[in-house]
Amino acid sequence: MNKNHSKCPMAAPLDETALAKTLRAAGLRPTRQRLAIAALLLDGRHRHLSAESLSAEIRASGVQMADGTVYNTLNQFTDAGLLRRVTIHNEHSLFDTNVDHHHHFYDGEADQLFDVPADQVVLAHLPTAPDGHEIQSVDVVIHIKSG
Amino acid sequence: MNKNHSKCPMAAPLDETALAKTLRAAGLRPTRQRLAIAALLLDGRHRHLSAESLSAEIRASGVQMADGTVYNTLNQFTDAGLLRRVTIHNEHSLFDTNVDHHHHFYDGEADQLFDVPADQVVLAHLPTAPDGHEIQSVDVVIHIKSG
DNA sequence: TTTTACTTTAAAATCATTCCAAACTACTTG
DNA sequence: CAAGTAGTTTGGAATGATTTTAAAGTAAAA
Repeated sequence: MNKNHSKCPMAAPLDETALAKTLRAAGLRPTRQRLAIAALLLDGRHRHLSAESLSAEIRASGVQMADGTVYNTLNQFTDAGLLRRVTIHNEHSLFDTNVDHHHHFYDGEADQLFDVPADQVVLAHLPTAPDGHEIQSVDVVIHIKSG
Repeated sequence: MNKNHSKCPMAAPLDETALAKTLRAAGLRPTRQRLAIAALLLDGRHRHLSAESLSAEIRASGVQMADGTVYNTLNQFTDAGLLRRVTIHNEHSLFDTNVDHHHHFYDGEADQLFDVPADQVVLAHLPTAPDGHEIQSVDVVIHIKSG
């Protein structure tokens, strides 16, 4: 598909039909609003963002959109597996555009989240799930501080 | 002042001076409210609770306390290391009376949290912290589902 | 005791998020 | 292409956990 080999923060050459296809595959109609958000988030770059920051970014790009739509869309994208929800705060949600298996550093002082490639965390042993249950996923958050 | 004829069935024979000492050691005045909460939470048992459930428990025990005090106290106890905050939801906070190093199972279907002894999770390898930072703690949440 | 600093209280304020009914729009069918 | 209909967006109101406020209360110091 459309691979971005560069790490430069540049507008990715996303063509709308590709995004529309992605949305359709996720069972979502490619509406103007969803396409706008998809164009910002689904360009292959890895980012962490809040509903609020996305909202600001959308507004900054000259598009107007109801806050409720931003929240709905983020939730729909997450349910569809296009985004991943990361729970660090209880104040607000963070979304990760990297849906591959990986973990996180969290710097509480700066309130910043960084990805940790999955292969840099080796879980040598996990407990068996309680009776009648199975393990669904394992989240590792490494809290860091300056020092 | 000193009435030790407890009406409620308690598991541990907590004497008030011991609790007061604990609070003082944490830099907190042993007020009536803090002692009441300490008596409920700092008895050595391991529990997970929300501000709301604690509030209900306090009320059920016949003590009246402002919600704000419950929140303040939970935060103060957490800052003092008497409790540990566990972030699973972004909706509300959970507090863990077990402050020893350990991890968690989280059953999203039942919205239940279980402790996992630290030695049942072996982290064979961790990444080095980003430049100028050091690792503070590592939280592992194992999401489980029935199946 | 008197003073001072810290606490509690109840209510109001916050703030992220969800809900709602009405207006709108993408897709389908005729 | 024309309606129909099902899914979407909107803006504002509603929610709900948590924080803040100013006033009243209480513990420790002097």
